[in-house]
Amino acid sequence: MKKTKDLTEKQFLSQYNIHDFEVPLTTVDMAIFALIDQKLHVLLVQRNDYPFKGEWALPGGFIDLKKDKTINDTAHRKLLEKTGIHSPYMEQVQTIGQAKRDPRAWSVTILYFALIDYFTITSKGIVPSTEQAQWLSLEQAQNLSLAFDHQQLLNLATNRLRSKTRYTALPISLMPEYFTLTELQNSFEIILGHELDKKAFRRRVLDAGIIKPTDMNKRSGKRDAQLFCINQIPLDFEFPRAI
Amino acid sequence: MKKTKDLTEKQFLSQYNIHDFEVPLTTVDMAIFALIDQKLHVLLVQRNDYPFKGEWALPGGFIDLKKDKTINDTAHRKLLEKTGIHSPYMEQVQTIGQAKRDPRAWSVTILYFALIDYFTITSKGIVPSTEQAQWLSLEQAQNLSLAFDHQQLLNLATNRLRSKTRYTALPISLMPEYFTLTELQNSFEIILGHELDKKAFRRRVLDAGIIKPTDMNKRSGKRDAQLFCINQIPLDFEFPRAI
DNA sequence: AAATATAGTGGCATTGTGCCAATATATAGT
DNA sequence: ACTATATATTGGCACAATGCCACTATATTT
Repeated sequence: MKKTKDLTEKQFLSQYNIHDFEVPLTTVDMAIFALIDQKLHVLLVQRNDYPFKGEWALPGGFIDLKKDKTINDTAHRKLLEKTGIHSPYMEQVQTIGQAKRDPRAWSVTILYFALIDYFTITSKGIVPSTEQAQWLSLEQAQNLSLAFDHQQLLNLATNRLRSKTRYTALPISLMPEYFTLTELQNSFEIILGHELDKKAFRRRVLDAGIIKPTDMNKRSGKRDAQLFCINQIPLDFEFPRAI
Repeated sequence: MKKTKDLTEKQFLSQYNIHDFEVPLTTVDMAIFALIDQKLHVLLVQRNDYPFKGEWALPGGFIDLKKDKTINDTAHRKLLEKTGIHSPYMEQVQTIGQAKRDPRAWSVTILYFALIDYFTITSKGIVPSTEQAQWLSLEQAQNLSLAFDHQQLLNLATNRLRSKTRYTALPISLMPEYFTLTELQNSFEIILGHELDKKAFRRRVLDAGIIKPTDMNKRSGKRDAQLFCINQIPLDFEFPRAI
């Protein structure tokens, strides 16, 4: 390659070959969360190929330079492949790049997490994939030995979810279309790992206007409970104080 | 490349060539902030090479697969090259990956921001670099046309800084070793873009225990002011409420 | 009709911040 | 030395959001 100072930009670009330099592998990995049986679950796959063939891992893979215009596209594509869901709540967590995290090469992965309502995908039926995908409770997943550094990635995603649950309305994305306040509070409690005061919780979410009441009730054995649904709120909504 | 199912992991790895797949370019870019003359400044460089030769850009560049063990190493290396500082406050902001952000190829950049005290580097003297580096006020920088999508990156970094200044003690990293409470409040005000109440600010930072008093005073023309210094605080410290 | 379980509310305490004014201490001018 | 002035520092109450806990309401079960 000639010295760039002797070239025009056009000449430079025509001669540029990215293989002239060593570049890292770049992937996208996802922690997809859902609530199943009153527990936080995460979707894992069993790897079809080396490295870590047969081991459990977060779903993910390479950016498809043809199909994907952005890395968000990559993340959405992966999510669609595994769950059949187009537009869940999704957020970039962090990017990990290390020389030795992948035995093949210097490797960078962009970690996302997504929150979905489990029943919207069971009603659609999970789209089958080449890899065996399975929902595992967070507890189970954390006691497994995951591929690559995915144990660490899962922890990063879980911590982000727990942390933001303290001052945002994130868990709403794990709820079905209609839900009761007790059910919503339950979701917060499951994620946070401790109980919340009923009165304070209701005041908080109702005063914030993040959900709106419907005229429907849910009969659940004992006294009926009013059903609520999500209100249109800004994506960056935050409560004035953390729980 | 053979089907992996016929190979052992060792055979697979020995045959694996990352050039068999198209991979994106991967870079690290940095927004390095400092306070100069009561204004927030950012360090920009003039690019030596195509693309965008001669234009202003955030400092950054490719991961050096030989030197860098992690992308944080890459970020630290870039910062050291430009400022001579080893361990400032530094934080990953976001990763942007788009097909067209770089005319050469599909490109991913991991954006960091760093906060430094301007006088610690002027006292050391900025290490000269191959590229022309210069401190510009944020206002100046935002009125320039920056290379690539660096205008957007700068905005992302600035927004993160402003946002976290509302509920963390980030601006402390912009202060010299010893400082007065008024000086610290000033830094917060400059970043936030509006004035704060003196009493409330002092109560907030003192009750939080993020700084500690010294027995030294600063004489500044009128009444002396007590000097404070940074206290050891957890990296993830947050105030219970935002300003 | 009473027991029970779950839904939903009343009301005060506590905490952290907003607001504004008062007090304290250095310098500068006379 | 005395006063004006600017900046540092503190006092004190209002306000907003949450913690706490007991109380009321309504459905099912017995």
